[in-house]
Amino acid sequence: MLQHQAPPSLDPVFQALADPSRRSMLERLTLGPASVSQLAEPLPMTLAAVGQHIAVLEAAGLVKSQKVGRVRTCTLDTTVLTQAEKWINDLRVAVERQLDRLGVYLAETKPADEA
Amino acid sequence: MLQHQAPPSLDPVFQALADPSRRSMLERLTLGPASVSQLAEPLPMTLAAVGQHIAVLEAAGLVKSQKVGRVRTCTLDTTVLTQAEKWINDLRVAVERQLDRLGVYLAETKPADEA
DNA sequence: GAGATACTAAAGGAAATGCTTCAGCATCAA
DNA sequence: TTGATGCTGAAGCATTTCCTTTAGTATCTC
Repeated sequence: MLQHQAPPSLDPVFQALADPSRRSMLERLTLGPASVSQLAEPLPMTLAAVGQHIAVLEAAGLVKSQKVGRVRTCTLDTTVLTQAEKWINDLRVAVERQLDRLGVYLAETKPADEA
Repeated sequence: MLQHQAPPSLDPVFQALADPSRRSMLERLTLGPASVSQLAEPLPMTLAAVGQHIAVLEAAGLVKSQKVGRVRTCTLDTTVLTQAEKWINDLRVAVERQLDRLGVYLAETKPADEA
């Protein structure tokens, strides 16, 4: 059966992005794939905690990983990242349109007013 | 790159965006300013709960509000929204650059289609 | 095989989150 | 003034989050 994607929730994505440790892990992954230990190295917490953060990131769809031997290698997946970006962008654009309409309305209602 | 201002944390912004009720409130606010009651109207929760959500949105800087008489009117503020969007975009662009470099590396290392 | 390495699972605890109810306080309308 | 409206503060409660420690398992190195 074809895997048809149901619209993935933005909840776990924004939730995952809300943590500074997880964001720094994502930033690290922009340099290239990394193991759990490598992701843990700069962080002031145990390896177990980092493993749990990775689970959160994977559940959100932000990170993929595969284990080869005893090393789990993580990579970024930008799919849901793009969806989150689009949600924010849509919202921002909608606000700006609303403000434009307000501006037009004010200009038409109260024309040629000197400040 | 100028950094004209103390960096406001993205933590509370993404945290605020992680809740579907709060995201729906933000979407409502793209239509124009709204009172607490108006924001609460479509939501299956008490007015008090909505008030708490608004406090979260305001603490994150996503919403501004002012009280006139007994009515608090909320509006969207896109400043931090833009910053969150930029963080995501920067990350995504960095990943794509990384993947490009990887592609170049593979092309140079293992030239073309011969084994 | 012995020991080091790289995780991973489980349990637990402090704090945060997302609600509720109840009570109260201004404000507006009649 | 009486009463309805719009919100707000406080307390409480169930759940989730973020971390710890402990105790593993699987893998690599020697």
